[in-house]
Amino acid sequence: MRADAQRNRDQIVAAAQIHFRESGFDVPMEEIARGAGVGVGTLYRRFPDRDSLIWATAQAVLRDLADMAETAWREEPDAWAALCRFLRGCAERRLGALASAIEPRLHASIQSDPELRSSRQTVSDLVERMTAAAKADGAMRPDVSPAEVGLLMTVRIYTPSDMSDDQAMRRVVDIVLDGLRTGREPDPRKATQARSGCR
Amino acid sequence: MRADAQRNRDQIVAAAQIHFRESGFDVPMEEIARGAGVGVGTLYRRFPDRDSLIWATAQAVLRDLADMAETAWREEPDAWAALCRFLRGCAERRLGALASAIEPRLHASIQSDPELRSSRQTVSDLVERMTAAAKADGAMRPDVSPAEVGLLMTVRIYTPSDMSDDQAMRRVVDIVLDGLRTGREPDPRKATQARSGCR
Amino acid sequence: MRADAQRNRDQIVAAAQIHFRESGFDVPMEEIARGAGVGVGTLYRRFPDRDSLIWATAQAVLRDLADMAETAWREEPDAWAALCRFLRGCAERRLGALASAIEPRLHASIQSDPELRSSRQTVSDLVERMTAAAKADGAMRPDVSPAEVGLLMTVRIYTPSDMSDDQAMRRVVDIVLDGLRTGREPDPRKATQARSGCR
Amino acid sequence: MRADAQRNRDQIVAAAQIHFRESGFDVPMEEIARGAGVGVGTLYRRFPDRDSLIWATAQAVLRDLADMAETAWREEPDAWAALCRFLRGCAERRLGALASAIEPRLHASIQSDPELRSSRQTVSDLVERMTAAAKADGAMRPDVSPAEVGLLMTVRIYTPSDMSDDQAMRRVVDIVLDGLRTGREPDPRKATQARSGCR
DNA sequence: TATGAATGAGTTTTCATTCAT
DNA sequence: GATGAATGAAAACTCATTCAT
Repeated sequence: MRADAQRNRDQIVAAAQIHFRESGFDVPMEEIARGAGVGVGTLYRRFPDRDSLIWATAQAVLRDLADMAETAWREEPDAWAALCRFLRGCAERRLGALASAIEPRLHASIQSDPELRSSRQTVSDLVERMTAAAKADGAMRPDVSPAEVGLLMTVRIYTPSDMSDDQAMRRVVDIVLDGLRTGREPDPRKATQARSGCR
Repeated sequence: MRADAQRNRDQIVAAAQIHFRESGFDVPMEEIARGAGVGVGTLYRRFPDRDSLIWATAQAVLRDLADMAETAWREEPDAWAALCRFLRGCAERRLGALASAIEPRLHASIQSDPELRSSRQTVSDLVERMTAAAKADGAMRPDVSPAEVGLLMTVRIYTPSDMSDDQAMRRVVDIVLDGLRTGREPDPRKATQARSGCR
Repeated sequence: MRADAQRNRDQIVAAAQIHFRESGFDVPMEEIARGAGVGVGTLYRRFPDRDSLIWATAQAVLRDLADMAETAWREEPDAWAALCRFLRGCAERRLGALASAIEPRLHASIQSDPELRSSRQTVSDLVERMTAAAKADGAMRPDVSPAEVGLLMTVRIYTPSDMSDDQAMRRVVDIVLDGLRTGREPDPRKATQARSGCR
Repeated sequence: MRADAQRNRDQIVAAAQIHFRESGFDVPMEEIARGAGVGVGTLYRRFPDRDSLIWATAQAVLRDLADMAETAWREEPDAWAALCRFLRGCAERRLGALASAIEPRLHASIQSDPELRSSRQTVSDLVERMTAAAKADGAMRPDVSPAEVGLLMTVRIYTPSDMSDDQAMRRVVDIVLDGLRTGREPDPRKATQARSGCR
């Protein structure tokens, strides 16, 4: 039954991630439970209160984020491309919404949790490395600090209903990335993918 | 006695704006009433339910936003400068937070309210005008649409506790504005105001 | 409406006293509210949680107990008679049940609350005075300390269903009082009232 | 494997006795199971519901009580001494707490269970015999009925935290026993054991 | 057979909204 | 008109009991 339990736990965290994103961190626990296909009791067995569930969600997201940063750094041909991929990944994950929601609730424990600490460290190390390398390559403006890149990781926008949230985020991140680059193509072609082609 | 009533109303809207910003749109009505120095009963006399209070808040903010846009357009020496001032004003007002919170609740009525409609129209007209003029002036990249500027109006970030929220927002908007500009200074000097100096 | 509210508050405390006595300190809050003829919300407005209601009950009981002790001391012809009346009053109020229930929950705050402190002081002063005087009169055994009388204040028993709880308590207290007296009637007549005639 | 099962059962009843005494009869089943070193499932295999566990606890206590009464009657030199020992034994076992808790829950079945019936019978027979003999010996007041002794079996008190529960109970029982005796030493010496020395 | 995971009914608690004063 | 008390529906949370492993 260990296998079952683990599967349930995973489903709960997955459902929580979805519901938190869709309906905010105040969604009824029962809805999350329903989304995970379990009873409330099961949810509460694993996560004694709402905060601990938010916590688990945050861990999952941060872990995933750290992975993503490492992959980007490893796979992309240069630092600037890695940074682009990383910031787009942050946007896709709606990092800003998560961070804003978590901070006021879990302030105290955020610093102390070793798991979280480690993921954060990984991420901030890589941001620093990517930033430095991209500047050294001459691809990125030298007057933007890693702390500022940290801010950009959490950019959010309001998406009007006649647009897809993902698409809107992508456009905004592209503009932001353009704000970070040094050169500017002599003839910037129209369109998202053109503008954000990282090299 | 009419004066009293009006003063109450204004205090309530002011308190609501503060509380909505600080604690989200789910803050207990009683807290808002306390913040306004009135009883809940009085609050409900003016605003029959939470939505109508959010509504009033939105109107106030939008009206203020439209004023701000007009002033920028009127007072700034060129379109690009006006656009900069306008987007910075949006950021200062945390427009993104307001919009995100209002939309899901008031979706239906948002289109129909004439007051809101008018402010929205003013704003979007001015955005279009500023964008077109800035492009014509050669100050702004031609491949960014007014709709994209609309997205940028609602940019939000998560501010870590070791930084002022206002300062962080300013930095991010500066980077965004840099993403919108055509030329890039050959030697961008360090510092926020230098980078984003609108001219 | 202050009058209404006060009446409601009193009714709630009264209902709580009854329900706590009848069904223990775990009775559903809703039942207490129903007993008081109010909604749960009203109950929670006055008493934010169960403990604060228990607390209020304890205050009421202790205040009443202090009054009772003072009345006994003032009205009875001698100290022994006052002590008898006092201990019977404690038994009638089921002081033991109350004390046992309150202690584990409210341990911390019990010492600090000034209201409670004052009633306790009144009671323990009077117990000491009654004990000393009754011994001086030769009515009470000299080898029983005030602290031991304090224990006797909280005597409880289990009453089988074929007997009235009050009657059973009275019999037991009579026996206890006999254990405290010095002399013994040469010819103790049968029956409760005979045995416990205080002089 | 039968031995295992029996050991489990015994551990559960033992743990139940402890937890019921410490935390009342509402203590979570899981806690009892943990105290017994088994899973809840095992507990429920032996005792289909909470009542049946209370039941088993009651049986164990009553059996033990009957043994104790018989031993006292057999070993003590006279009836009064036996009664003293018996009532002290009841106090030590906190019979009052057990009885109060069991009665409201198991009312219906209490009369019918043959095992319980038999222990009860043994006890009440012995109480009657001890009472009659002690009166005949002139050691006990003739105006106290066996039913009243039955009440005294369940005496409980609230023990303030600066005193041992056992010690407090002993003092109270001593006073009660003094209330039952005929003669009174002309010069009652101080101290618990002196006062209650049964002979 | 032992285990502990899952379930869901029952309680507690909160708060938007109504209403008596 | 203002006030804050009352209400009750909704959400959080607990735990007895069942059941899959």
